[in-house]
Amino acid sequence: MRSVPKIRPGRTARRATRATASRPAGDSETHMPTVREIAAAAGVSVATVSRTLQRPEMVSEETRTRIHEVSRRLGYTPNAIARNLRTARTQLVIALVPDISNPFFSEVIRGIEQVAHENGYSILLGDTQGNPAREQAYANMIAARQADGIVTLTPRVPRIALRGGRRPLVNACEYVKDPDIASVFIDNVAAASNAVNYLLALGHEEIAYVSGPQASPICVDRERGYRTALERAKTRFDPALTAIGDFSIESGERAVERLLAERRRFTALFCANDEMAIGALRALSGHGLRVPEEISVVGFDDIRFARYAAPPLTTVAQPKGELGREAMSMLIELLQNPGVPARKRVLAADLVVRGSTAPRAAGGADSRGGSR
Amino acid sequence: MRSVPKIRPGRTARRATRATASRPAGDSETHMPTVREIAAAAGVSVATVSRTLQRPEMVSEETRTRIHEVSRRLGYTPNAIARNLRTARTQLVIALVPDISNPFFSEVIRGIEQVAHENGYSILLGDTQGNPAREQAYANMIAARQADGIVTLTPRVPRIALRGGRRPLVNACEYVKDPDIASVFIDNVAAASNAVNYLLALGHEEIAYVSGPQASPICVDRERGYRTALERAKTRFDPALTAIGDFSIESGERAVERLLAERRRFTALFCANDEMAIGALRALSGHGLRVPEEISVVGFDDIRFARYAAPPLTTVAQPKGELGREAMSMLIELLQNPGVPARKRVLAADLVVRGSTAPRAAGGADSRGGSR
DNA sequence: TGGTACACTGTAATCGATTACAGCAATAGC
DNA sequence: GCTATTGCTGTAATCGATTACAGTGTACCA
Repeated sequence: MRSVPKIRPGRTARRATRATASRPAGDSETHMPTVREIAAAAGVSVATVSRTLQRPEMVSEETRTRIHEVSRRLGYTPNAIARNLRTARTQLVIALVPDISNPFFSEVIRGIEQVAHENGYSILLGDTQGNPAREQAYANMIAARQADGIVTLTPRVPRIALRGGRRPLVNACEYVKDPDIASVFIDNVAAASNAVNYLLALGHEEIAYVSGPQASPICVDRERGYRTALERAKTRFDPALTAIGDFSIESGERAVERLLAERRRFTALFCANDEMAIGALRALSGHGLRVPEEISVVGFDDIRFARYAAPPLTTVAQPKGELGREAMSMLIELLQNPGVPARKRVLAADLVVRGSTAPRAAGGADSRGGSR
Repeated sequence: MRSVPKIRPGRTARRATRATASRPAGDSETHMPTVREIAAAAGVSVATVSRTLQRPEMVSEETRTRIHEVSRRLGYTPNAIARNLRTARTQLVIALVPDISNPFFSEVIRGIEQVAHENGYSILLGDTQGNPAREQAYANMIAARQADGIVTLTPRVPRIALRGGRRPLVNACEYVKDPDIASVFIDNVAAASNAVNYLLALGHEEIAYVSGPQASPICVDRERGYRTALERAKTRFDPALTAIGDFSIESGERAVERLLAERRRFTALFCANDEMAIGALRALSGHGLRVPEEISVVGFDDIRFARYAAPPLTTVAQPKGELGREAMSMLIELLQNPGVPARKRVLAADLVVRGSTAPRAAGGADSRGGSR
């Protein structure tokens, strides 16, 4: 409680301890000092050095400043690996993504990174390129204690080999049924249904759908939303109006090419993500079909480029940053308190109306009505 | 050399060693087995267990299979932290980027990840959000031995505190003058100059320039390339035709708005990256200026969305994946052989001509000639 | 004056692997 | 038959921190 520390004469004398203390001087260039050497140089024990860094309040101010000074002079940085070994935590978290160059994922990652950073964690990037073996390899790093936890943005959730209730895993974006797995996601059925309702409200009746890979649960959900909306509006669902892509721009382009080649009639197009929608825009304009005058297009995700498409894309805005932040928060909660049950958290996704949608034209244009 | 192992009777008997061997059974659910327990269960020493995993050829086939079997049964995964501490390597490499959601960076990262993975390294993502303090914080992880090396995609190269010649750092994309720092980059002067020459060859004379942040060396180089090309063509360089952005889509849009508001005359526009070019396209079309009929636009980088812009963007294609791969290869070389001198490697960047550029219109349209 | 609490500090065990060194049999070489 | 080599294995030191436990000296209280 006193603010003036007592003077303790015997302490300041530098006394060298034990054998490990000194090193040959010529070595100094390549050498990283350890806690032992700092302790020796400051005339204290390793415990005291460690404590000045971990719990300064336990060390007298005098000793503390001396140790700080010595550390600075010798350029001491505690070895994180040694600390990790002792404390059994790495402050590392794996972010598992199918493809980092997809802007949707990279924005979710940014959210993850943000919360991670605020809490002293770093992100280990696991770009799996859709390869299940690589997903598993990254997951195994948890068992090897190379990382503390994992956030997956992939549809498959890898087995993570950790005994006991511990399962430091959060799934983001993709809904995972297993109640033991924490996840954050949007209601894809409702969001898709919402988007299609909007098209129906604009008077569209033939609404085509460009789906993502069928293996992905979110695609199943979005398709269900699409069908639900049609059914509720008593509009016929025509399987021939669905084309399957793989979420890439090119696949969206090809999907529309296919629909047009088959001479399907539609005045609106709902795409399971923005990149395919952007590909679709290109294919449509390539065939002389004007958007939105002849065909309305709706995407999904609201990536940064969506508003700069021509025309600006109407799309379902996923809260990308929030998905990442929330997922990371949940993971931190799991890490700090392994007992807590896995939570499921649903975030809102709103339709953002831009220039790629318009009321159905009076004449009822369709894909056969192209100007060329 | 014999393929049939001798039978050594005394060996197969399981003999428990020391005290650490067994654990209470009730603990088994939460417990991760260690090398000690595997050794005890297999009736061998820890050295032998470690060797079966690290250098199988040193261990007899009989012992080996036994240990493998025990490991599998008990679900043994070696603790990577302990290994890292002992071997003083983490097999982790930091990738320092200003912004992961920028598609240019994420594609370079993908290249890095690829080579890293092939060589048994993982990537620690350092998204700095342009914050020098965070750059430094990530760099300090090298000193703390949390990572083995670092690839920077940022203009500033952080000090990394490691004694001795060791400097496990490679800079990618941004040219760094310091000859002690390895880097991979394109010749930005030549590439920019090339792009502007192309515009000149199309007959353009008033060529505006949207620059990135002046602090970035690559921007300085691209601007120099722009000026060099103009000078060589005996075309006047007009400082009023340069607008400064920050590489974001929005800043490109604003830059063009500014040029138009100032009623600058230009028939072509060179942008320091694709995102700003995409913003520029939007601003131009917003003012009723047609691209490429009235104004030609050239970007830089060739990100994935460039070819899907409206019109498809003519741009300087950087070899993004190759930049990343080469940078990572150089880093691995540095890590394996700390003695090698830092190399500078220049990759080629080619102009990709798409729909956003055309010969100067006969009438000599300029920004005042807009249709509204 | 003796006892208790408090504020610091030191000793040594520990985390879980890797690996230098040594030991021991069986074989090879002479 | 004696030494050298080879093949396999074990003992124990080591990497560099953290931290439980055990002092030690001073202050405070009765």
